[in-house]
Amino acid sequence: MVALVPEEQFPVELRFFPHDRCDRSHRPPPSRSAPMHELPKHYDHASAQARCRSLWDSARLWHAEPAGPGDRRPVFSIVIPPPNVTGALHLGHALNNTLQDMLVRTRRMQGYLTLWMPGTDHAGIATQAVVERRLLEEEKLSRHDLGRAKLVERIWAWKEQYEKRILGQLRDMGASCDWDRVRFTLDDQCALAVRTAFLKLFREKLVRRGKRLVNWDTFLQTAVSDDEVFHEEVKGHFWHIRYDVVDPLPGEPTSVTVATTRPETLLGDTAVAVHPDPAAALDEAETTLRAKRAEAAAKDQAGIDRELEALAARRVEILPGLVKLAVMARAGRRVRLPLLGREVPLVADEWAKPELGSGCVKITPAHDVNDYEVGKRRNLPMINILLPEGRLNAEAGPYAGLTIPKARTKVVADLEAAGQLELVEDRLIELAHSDRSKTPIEPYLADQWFIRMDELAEPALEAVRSGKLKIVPERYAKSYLDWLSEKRDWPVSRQLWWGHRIPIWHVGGVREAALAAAFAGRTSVAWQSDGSALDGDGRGGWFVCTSDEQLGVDAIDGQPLVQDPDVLDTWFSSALWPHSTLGWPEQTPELATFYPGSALLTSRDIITLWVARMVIMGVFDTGALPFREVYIHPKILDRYGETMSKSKGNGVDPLDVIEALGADALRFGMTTLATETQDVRMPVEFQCPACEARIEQTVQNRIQPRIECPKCKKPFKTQWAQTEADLGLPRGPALSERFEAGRNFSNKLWNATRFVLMNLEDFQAGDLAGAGSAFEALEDRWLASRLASVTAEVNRCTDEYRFADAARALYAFTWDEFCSAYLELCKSRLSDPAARDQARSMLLLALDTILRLLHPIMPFLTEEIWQHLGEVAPNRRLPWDRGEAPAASIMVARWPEPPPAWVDRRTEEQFGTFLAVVGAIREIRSRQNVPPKTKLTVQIRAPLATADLLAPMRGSIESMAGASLGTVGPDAAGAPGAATAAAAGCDLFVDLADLIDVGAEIARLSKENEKLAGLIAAKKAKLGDEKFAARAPANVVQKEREQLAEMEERLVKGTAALAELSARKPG
RNA sequence: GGGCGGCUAGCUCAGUUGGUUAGAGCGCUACGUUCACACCGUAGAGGUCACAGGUUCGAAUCCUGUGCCGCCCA
Repeated sequence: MVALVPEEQFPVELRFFPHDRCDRSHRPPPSRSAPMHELPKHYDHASAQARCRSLWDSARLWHAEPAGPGDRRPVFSIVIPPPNVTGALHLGHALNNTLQDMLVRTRRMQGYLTLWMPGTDHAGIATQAVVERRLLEEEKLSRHDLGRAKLVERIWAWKEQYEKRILGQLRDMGASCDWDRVRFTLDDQCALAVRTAFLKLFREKLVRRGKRLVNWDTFLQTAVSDDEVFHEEVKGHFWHIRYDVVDPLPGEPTSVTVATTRPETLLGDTAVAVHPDPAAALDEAETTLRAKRAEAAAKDQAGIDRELEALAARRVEILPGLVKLAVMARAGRRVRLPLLGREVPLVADEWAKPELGSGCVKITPAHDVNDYEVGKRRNLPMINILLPEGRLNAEAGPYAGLTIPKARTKVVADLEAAGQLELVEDRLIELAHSDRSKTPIEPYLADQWFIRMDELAEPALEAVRSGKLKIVPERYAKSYLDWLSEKRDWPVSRQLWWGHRIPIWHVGGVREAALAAAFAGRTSVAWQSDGSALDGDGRGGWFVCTSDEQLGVDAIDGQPLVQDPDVLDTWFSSALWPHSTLGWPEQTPELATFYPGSALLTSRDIITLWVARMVIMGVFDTGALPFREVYIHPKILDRYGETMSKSKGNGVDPLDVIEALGADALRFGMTTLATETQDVRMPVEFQCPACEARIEQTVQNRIQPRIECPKCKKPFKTQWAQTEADLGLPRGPALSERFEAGRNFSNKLWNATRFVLMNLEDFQAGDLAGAGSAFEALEDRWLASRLASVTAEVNRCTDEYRFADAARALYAFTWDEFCSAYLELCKSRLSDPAARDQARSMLLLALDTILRLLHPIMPFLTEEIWQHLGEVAPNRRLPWDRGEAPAASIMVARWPEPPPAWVDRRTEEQFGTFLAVVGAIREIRSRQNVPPKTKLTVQIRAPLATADLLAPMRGSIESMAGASLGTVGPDAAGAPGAATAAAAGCDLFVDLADLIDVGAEIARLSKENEKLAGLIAAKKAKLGDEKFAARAPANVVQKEREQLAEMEERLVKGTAALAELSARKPG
């Protein structure tokens, strides 16, 4: 192992996350004593990964210190989107972190002072729900049985376990985060930032208290956010209930009927609504329907006609009553609630739809989103009938204490008995369920803390509008701007125990002077009235906020201070992540150097939840944007277009890929996936553990506990295995063929290295291409030119977040140009003593450069090879190394900077001609089924200029095409009936004498001539079109003419060849 | 209901400002284990660029509409 630094300076110790995956132990790094030319035929990713990790870790090459005085390096700094400690990392994380690491490694090699801040997120409800569920399953305990402190303790234990696992996974992927700076959104440093930011908001009157309808999970007893709710159709009923009108006048309806799927909510009704102008509403509904009918397909018209008829019937049957009710509503009339006998007003509101049901609707503002809006518009009382655990409260009168299902049964029975129930319909109902507990959601009115967004959103909007903050791809800026422009207040209370406790205490019946006295001299405390009126003595209720961990005062004037039981929305601490991780509110050197960050890489589903809020809070806390650019990468879906998830069983575990194919294969696959599109599909396959056969993952087999391999007939288990019999089977990992290209590519480069190293024995490398005139051979000039072009291309792609393009460019260059062309050409040069050293030096230059360019994508493979190069050619000097020895680790090697003068268009063109000629000879061989070992004799008719170009490549053509060249020049000609091919303006003749399959050759030529004739006809038509000649740019017309001439010439030759062949054909 | 994206070879995806005889990887077919690599080499087959209109000398590319799939917000 290469010693990078004295051991005493950076003690080698596995201080980070020893591998926690007991089922997949990594082999210890074997010693590197074997001679270089005896490298194994396959790249061994497992041992290389172990070796590289310990090399990087022992020298802490990923670590960044704030800039010292005189440090003029540009800074590149990003924060990881902290993964949830809920569970292990999935493929989406693998993509996200691969791309970040690629950027970070590139910038580090380019000489930036580079920091990648790692860490994890406490993920509020998600984590608490997971731990609570386990508690219930394993110990049959609820969180209330355990109590707040004990539950939180359990969750911390969970966090420790998963944080370790997650960070271990990141390291397995090769992420070069600064592992000395790992943060957690709930650690002390982040907590201080959260309290400080909250106090600042509180002081600036940006925190307010208010009611809000929340999605209440009665099982977990917490509000859940909208994105933690899923909708599912369930069988239910539609109950039609009669409410009697209080003191009806003659001619007035004596009752109204309302329908509901939740009859127990009538206990919380505070009104019945009717449309203010039912006739107009019906007219509008009819207009809409007629418009729809006019555009509808014939098959849909009948259905619309039926709806129109029903509407017409309503005008007769229901409208008169509704019109009267609307008048009564305006007169302030009332109806009587069944069962409770409470009188509630009849109100006029557009929410009541005359075209639906009875045209009237009951209003339960505290338990329905739409009714809540009506309640706010009509100033209705809001009666909460629910206790947090899902039982009815005292407002429900005789039903108090019942659970919702029981209350529903009893309410229905009582309505029936009272004769108020008119009709019960069966119906499928879209019911909201909590994603966490899978139980139905109850809309529930609760006191919440909100953050006012109107002022806060403005700078965040401006940043994107003005271009100071760039979002890539640009289209995502729209959803960011749309969402922020609404400036909806942010509800930050969560009725959870796991999270940052809201730093607000409440105290009642206290004078402000008493508060001022109690907190005299404390700058970290602020208070404001709770909104209640002061009594005669100036006493009232107050909210007190502090950034200190505790308020430190139990009572004021004998009145106790009570802390808000809720915690903050997880996104609140996430919003501070870019600056809290660097030490804010302290003005640390880290903050000074690394904030604002350079970029943020994340996926689109959290643009609003997270990105927008980071911008808001970053600006609010520090006055500066948290980053300059946001790159949004695609989402990975399975072959059916579904998002991958463990609960569906359609995911791919990145560790499976790492184990089977290597971390570099995973990373290469991920990088080629990162195009500008919004989703990418990844077909998933199981791999049979016995025979390694691949079994396509389908909707059916992905939920089976065991699968039988169709090839070897042996069964294997999946993630669903439960029974002992299944659990005993070997596991079949889920992989995807999309990672194989990366594995194959690793091996290709590995073997190219073997070839180079084999030939490097006793080679004194020294300055490679340092003199400038070193590239004498055409292929050397060509390769140098390509190296320069490819480097420029990779740089461009990296700057523009075109990750896939960068990976593709490197893949194509390495495989097709370096391996297939250059390496092959070198084979003959290496046995020529005169050319040998030049070839070796060029091979070394190219391989070294490829390694560096590829390192950010495939760090392990390139490091492993780098170390081998370091042993065989420690004295090599690349032009951009400025005379220094190559770095001890490629991770900190200098990024290639080939001089632009290396780019040589003419040479690339010339080389292209050469490759085309080789290709044409191979084509003849292939279509004539000439065995590879049989030498072909080839005549090439070429213009003088081309012949001159080809002259130095004569030997190369012969060796690469397995041919011997005859005449090359304008006068070359083939024997009658020779096989022919055209390439790069040359005609090739291969006289195969009796070898030739004349019939096959005739068939091929006929087909090709036919195709040519077609193309020529099309071209002629185009050129004959006067409009084309007149309006197309001259260069385009010129190009078309040239193409036509070239095709015609080819056709003439082809026709002649065909005639000759036909004459030769026996019979 | 509003917004965004996708539809190109059997599969997964590229395709810059319109100038194309539409590309890659995998898969498929044929041939091949000469000495870096069968996780390989050489060659080949395979496409009405979802559909319908329009703009243009010229459209996979620009515009309008339709269909299907997906996501986000209500």
